[in-house]
Amino acid sequence: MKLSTKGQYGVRAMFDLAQHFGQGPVSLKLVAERQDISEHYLEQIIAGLRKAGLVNSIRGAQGGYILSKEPSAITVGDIIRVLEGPVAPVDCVNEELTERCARADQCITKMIWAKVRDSIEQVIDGITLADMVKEAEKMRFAEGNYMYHI
Amino acid sequence: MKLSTKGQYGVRAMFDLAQHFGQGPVSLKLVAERQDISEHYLEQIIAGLRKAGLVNSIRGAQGGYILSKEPSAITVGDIIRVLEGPVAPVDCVNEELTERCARADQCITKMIWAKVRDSIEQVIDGITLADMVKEAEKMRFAEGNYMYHI
DNA sequence: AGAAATCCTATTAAAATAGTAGGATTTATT
DNA sequence: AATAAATCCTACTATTTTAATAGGATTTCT
Repeated sequence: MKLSTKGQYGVRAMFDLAQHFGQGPVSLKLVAERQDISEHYLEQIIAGLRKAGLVNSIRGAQGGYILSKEPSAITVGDIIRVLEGPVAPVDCVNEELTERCARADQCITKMIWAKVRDSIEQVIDGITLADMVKEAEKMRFAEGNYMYHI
Repeated sequence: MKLSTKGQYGVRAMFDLAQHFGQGPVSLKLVAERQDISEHYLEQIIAGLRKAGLVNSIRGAQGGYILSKEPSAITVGDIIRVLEGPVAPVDCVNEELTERCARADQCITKMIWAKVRDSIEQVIDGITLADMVKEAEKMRFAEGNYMYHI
């Protein structure tokens, strides 16, 4: 029940792009530095996100990546599905596969995996990049870095 | 975000033992046949469950395995934690590790993984083997029609 | 022209997965 | 006592996945 680094890094990279949304393209070099991820590896990860239409790229010097939609329109679930495939703890509750399970008693366990899947989806589809940015702001505020003492 | 076959098979095997709870030891051969799992592989899986104290074994002819507790006292979460390790989509929310993440902005993503973890735990810790047996009974009564996928 | 960037394909080392293989030991039954 | 049925145990292995690395080709700003 682990998320691979691909999914983790992907969410962090997209979060980084969200934090700089509206400031023009962000180079992978910067993202990789800030998020402490191998730039070359991140390239592969973002390639998937680009092909899925979640980010746009601008080539050449001063180029980089920009979210294709507003941060409020991209959920963590969107990112994870691109990088990790459909959310499904086991294949028999994978909605993209249509194979049928032959075994009746298996349906009992299947019900469980469906519930697990649904609960995961409810969490990751309910959190947008905008939520994350907002949360990060809140944390910075709570830390006192941006606060005047009374 | 996949459960390995170990976890899947383990839950199915324990469900099988629960269905025959009170009827003496059940041999792995039977479980493996009924659940369509390699007997040899199942051996390894149940060894873990035995060492964790979830099942008791009786050696020799007519031996087999018995749940160490009532089906109502064993949850799906108990089984999965033994076979798959602690529920944690990423290590930074693994409660058995005590390493700290150095990066502040990572805490935002960490919060997400913690929510995912909690929602998974809520599901799997809330379902006992007794619940599964009961559900299976219900389905058998609602019989006649093929069991369809949820 | 040169630098900064994305884009692309291939390779690889390590780990995890999903079993197999082959026997040693224990115990009920005959 | 012999046999068969079962658990127990260690090791091996093939395949796949993971997490990168390598090495360029291409595009575009300055």
